[in-house]
Amino acid sequence: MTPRSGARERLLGAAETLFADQGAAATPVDQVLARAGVAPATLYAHFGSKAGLQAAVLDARLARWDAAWAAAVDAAPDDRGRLLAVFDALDTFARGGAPSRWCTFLATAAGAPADDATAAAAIAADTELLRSRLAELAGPVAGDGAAELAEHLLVVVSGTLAMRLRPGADSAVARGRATAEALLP
Amino acid sequence: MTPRSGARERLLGAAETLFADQGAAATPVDQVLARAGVAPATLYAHFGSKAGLQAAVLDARLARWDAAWAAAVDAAPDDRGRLLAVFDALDTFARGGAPSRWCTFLATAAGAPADDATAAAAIAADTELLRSRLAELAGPVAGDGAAELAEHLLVVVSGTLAMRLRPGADSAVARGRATAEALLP
DNA sequence: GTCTATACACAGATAGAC
DNA sequence: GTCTATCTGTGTATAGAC
Repeated sequence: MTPRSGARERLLGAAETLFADQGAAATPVDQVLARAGVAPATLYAHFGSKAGLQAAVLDARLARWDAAWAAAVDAAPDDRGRLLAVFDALDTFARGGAPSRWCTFLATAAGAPADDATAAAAIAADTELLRSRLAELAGPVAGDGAAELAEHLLVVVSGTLAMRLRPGADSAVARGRATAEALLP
Repeated sequence: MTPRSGARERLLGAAETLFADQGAAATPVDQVLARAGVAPATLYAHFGSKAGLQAAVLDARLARWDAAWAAAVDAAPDDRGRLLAVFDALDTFARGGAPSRWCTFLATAAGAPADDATAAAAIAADTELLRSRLAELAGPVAGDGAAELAEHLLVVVSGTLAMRLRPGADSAVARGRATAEALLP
């Protein structure tokens, strides 16, 4: 909340941008340090390791995604719009906050070994947020079928994110939304 | 085709398994060499670099995926089954051929910089295969709506693969198939 | 808390003999 | 074509002064 409070905030900001842009594994610590204007020892004093920094970045990012999605839901005019607002949020999140090529959490899971605890916790938290909020928003739209519809939409949202890795990434969200609409009752 | 023909084949086999399992970026060359029982210079004589080996692995893998999917289509009893056979193939491909955590081609795209030519070519080839064959198989099922249905299924297949990175990976294919079925006319 | 300078490990790739 | 041995760059992390 404090825009320029110190080395810690600058490190988090620099790391979020660079990790999202190039992937955490492909981003050397030196690059984060240079962008933040901070010395190596300062990073290790605050976060202990590169993995610790990465975990802190993921925490911050999930909170921002949560807020951006909630705002998109609030801005929607009706029940159907609220359920589809996740696509509005996908569209605006990259612009408004942190740039990302596809999805920070899936990318973390994809780039880490299957048994990495930090990555597993991050993807689990993201998945739980998606699943629970989609189920909640599906209620007014699908009634008894809400849970099933939410599961389908989780697949479609994940697919929309993955489509950003394929050619035609720019239209991924629009196509994902069209698929979601075809699933609504 | 020849099970044990030489260092080149052993290198390809070892690399395909290890890359699929841990990700290419996270797999040291030394590990491939150890598994293949080959000396470093031999790898570089055949493939020029780690990237060259990676490209050769991707080529081989796309050919095998193509064949596995075609076989699943042939085994299906009717038009609807042929269109959904992609999920059968996803299920069996990992068991029968090369293990993979989610999808070799998406993983390559996710792990490489956005402007990496090798990765872009690999994901483009995979996407083109998916898109064209889904459109072809959708014809008898959806008629005029075949192109649109194929686009939706491409999102769902990509989502199914991405779901393998989330908790509950074991049921990803079953859930993806259910979503696909909900989209069929 | 923050800096400069450096230790330590490992990865990718090559030289040259057989 | 394949081997043994090795070079070189780079990356993470730390020691010790301010």
